Amino acid sequence: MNKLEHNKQLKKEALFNTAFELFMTKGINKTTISDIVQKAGVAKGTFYLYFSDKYDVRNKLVSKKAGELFTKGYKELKATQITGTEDSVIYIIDYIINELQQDKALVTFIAKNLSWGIFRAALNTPIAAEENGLNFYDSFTNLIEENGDHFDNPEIMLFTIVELVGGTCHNCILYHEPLTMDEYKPFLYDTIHGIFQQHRKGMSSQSQ
Amino acid sequence: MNKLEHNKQLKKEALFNTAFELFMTKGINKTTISDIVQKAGVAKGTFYLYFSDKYDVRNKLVSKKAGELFTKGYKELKATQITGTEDSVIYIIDYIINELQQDKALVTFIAKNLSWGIFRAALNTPIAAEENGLNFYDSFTNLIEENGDHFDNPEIMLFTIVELVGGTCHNCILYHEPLTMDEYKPFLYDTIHGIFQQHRKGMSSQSQ
Amino acid sequence: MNKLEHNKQLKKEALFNTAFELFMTKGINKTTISDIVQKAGVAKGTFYLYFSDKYDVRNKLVSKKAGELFTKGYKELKATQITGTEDSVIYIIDYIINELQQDKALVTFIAKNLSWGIFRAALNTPIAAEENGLNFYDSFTNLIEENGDHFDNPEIMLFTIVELVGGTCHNCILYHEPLTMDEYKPFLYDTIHGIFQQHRKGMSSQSQ
Amino acid sequence: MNKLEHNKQLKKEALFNTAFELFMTKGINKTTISDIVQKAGVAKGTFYLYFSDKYDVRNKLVSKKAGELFTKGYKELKATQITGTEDSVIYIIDYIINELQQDKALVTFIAKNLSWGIFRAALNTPIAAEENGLNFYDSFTNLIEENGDHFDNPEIMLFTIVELVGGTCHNCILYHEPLTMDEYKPFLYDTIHGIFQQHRKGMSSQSQ
DNA sequence: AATGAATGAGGCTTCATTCAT
DNA sequence: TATGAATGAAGCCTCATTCAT
Repeated sequence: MNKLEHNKQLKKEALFNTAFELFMTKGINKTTISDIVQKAGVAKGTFYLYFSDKYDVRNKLVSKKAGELFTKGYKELKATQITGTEDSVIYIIDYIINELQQDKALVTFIAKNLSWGIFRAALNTPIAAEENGLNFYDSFTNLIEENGDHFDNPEIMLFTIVELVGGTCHNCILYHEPLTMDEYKPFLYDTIHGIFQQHRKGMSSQSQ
Repeated sequence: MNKLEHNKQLKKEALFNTAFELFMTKGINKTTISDIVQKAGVAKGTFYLYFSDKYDVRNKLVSKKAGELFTKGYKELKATQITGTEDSVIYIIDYIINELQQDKALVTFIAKNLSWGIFRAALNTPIAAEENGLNFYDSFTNLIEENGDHFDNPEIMLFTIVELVGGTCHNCILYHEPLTMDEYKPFLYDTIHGIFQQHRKGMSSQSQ
Repeated sequence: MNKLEHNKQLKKEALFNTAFELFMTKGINKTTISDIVQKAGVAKGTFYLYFSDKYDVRNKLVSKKAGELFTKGYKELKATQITGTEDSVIYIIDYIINELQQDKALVTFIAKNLSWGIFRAALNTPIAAEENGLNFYDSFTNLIEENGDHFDNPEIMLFTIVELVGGTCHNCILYHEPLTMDEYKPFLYDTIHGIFQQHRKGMSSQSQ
Repeated sequence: MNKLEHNKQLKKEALFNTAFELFMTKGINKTTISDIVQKAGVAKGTFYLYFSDKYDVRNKLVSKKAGELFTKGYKELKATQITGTEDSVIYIIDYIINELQQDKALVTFIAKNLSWGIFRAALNTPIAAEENGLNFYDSFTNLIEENGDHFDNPEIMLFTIVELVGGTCHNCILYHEPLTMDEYKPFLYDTIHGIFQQHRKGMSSQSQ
């Protein structure tokens, strides 16, 4: 029973991981369900016991992978002495960018499939078991409070930053256009500082 | 002769326009070449006389449509009294956003397929015949000069703005997440002003 | 289980036989995979479960059909009193020629697609289940030994005979050119006797 | 006019030669009419002014190429001191085999498409302009007479030799199966001598 | 729960042939 | 004569999905 339950989980995991691997190497469009089950070593029908189709797998993967990046970045941050909301956020961003630079396929995968909706789901994913179900968004809020900061619209600020980072990184990492990621970083972080400034000043007064 | 050449052009146009229409309504993945030729009223083989496959059509369309948006925005700007680099740029962005709000399919189409590479091609497309081959990037440079402005890295500034606008609009227009486009606009334009400031101050000193 | 496996075999057989029938009547070039599956009463995809393309079927068929001819000829021989290597070989050849005269399509099919490589594969095919896996080439060797014959290069002799018979029969049976099969037979068999003589004398001495 | 006529001939020649080149390199099945006209530098419609389809070109080519081989072999023979029917025939065969060994594509092309019918047409082609329209078959007959030889059925003898050589060479040159061409030559020529013997003795008595 | 043989709709692409110029 | 754009039938092959075991 336990073993059975365990076996079930194993198959699902195998499908999940194999799908990710193939999505990374061949792209989603060119990855077939046959490819996935064959590489995972399960029967075709089994796929349909766990997923409805390959886009189902994709969505779950995007969310998971984006969440993992944040989790890792957050853990790294905690291992440093860094304080201050801006520095912390930039530290995490920098960490994620460095990770992505080493995995171009992941950039495409996330960039092409990450909507703010899925993204927010990722932000709400518990960061790690040992953190008592703390998620990234909560920790972001904590960070602000700990540092005595105040932003009128922290979510909008985050949204702005995330979209800016996402779009620019995609181009710089994949195409080195208009400049390489390393060349662009100083400009990017400067722009992010500017966005923090903007939201500290309080946009709410003029937003209506 | 002339007639023959003209007829050829007509067929190509028909395919081009029909493909766009179908990409908008059904999406690229679900649009087949059969769909395109049938709706365009030409034979299947004719498609292959002008395009290598549907992705070929897509790339040409993305570039063309993005270029058209800028051209239209630029023309509208010229019909106003607006001066000043920032105001002009924001006017064009606002114009484009308004256009896109009325054509959600176009948002998806452009957002999913626009890399900075294709984008720059669009920027280099002549704005309009009557403007003597002036393209958007030139006119942007002119604008800066006319207003006695100076930016150390105008292209990087533009890149930053374009990616920011692209990513945020995509979410706001399509998903109203985390807020609607109209709600987000003030924040967006404020951020853009910030980016102008940043580049006016001169980032080049710290960019190495 | 058994039933499943059996069903699988049935489908494959159906495809195999149908393909042969169509190759015979329409020729390979004009036989389409659609034709085959339709006539065999299976789905198109099923074809690809068992064969990679129609040339795959062809190769397997040529080998099989050539093997069958030899097997039948050999069995007929065993039912006679004939002894002697030459007489036995000529008996089998005569039997095969008579068969082929009644199936011109088979002549074309085999003649156009039979290389010595495929042919040798056919010769190595077990003649019949009840013969304990004896194949034609073995039985040819046995025949020689039983009759106390000796040939320095039996394989080369066989090769020469087979190519001679193949080429001449093809023309005589299909085109009656330069004479009919029946007219040519005496010449052919005389030539074959000559080839036996040649190899009995021992060519190996002069072959270098 | 003359020029026009000449131009016409040029186009036809271009198509003819280009087709041959492509048949050799890509095979007939994979050579399209588009390929031919494109490489020949003429319009598609022009092809149909001179040939009915690609098989029309093929037949004309096979006959021409086979004829050329004989013509060249015959000319070479004339440049030697060789006399005697057998030696002469074997000289020509040896010459042709050597030529074919250097052009494997030509082996396939001729072997797959040469029926005795087309072949005889080739044999009847005038050997060379300067020989007063003498063709190979005539010269073969002359050869026999000059040497005071007598064969009851010279055509059948030639047929037997041609088919034997054709089939065996095909395998030996292309697949080196069951041995290489050079290894097989002594056996082949010995067999040919045997065939001459057979027909010298007079088969006619037993052929009815 | 797991299998994997079978399905067949539907996509892509090629290419011989025509015909108006 | 020569052209080459246009045709559209026809072939190949894939692959998501089902279902009997």
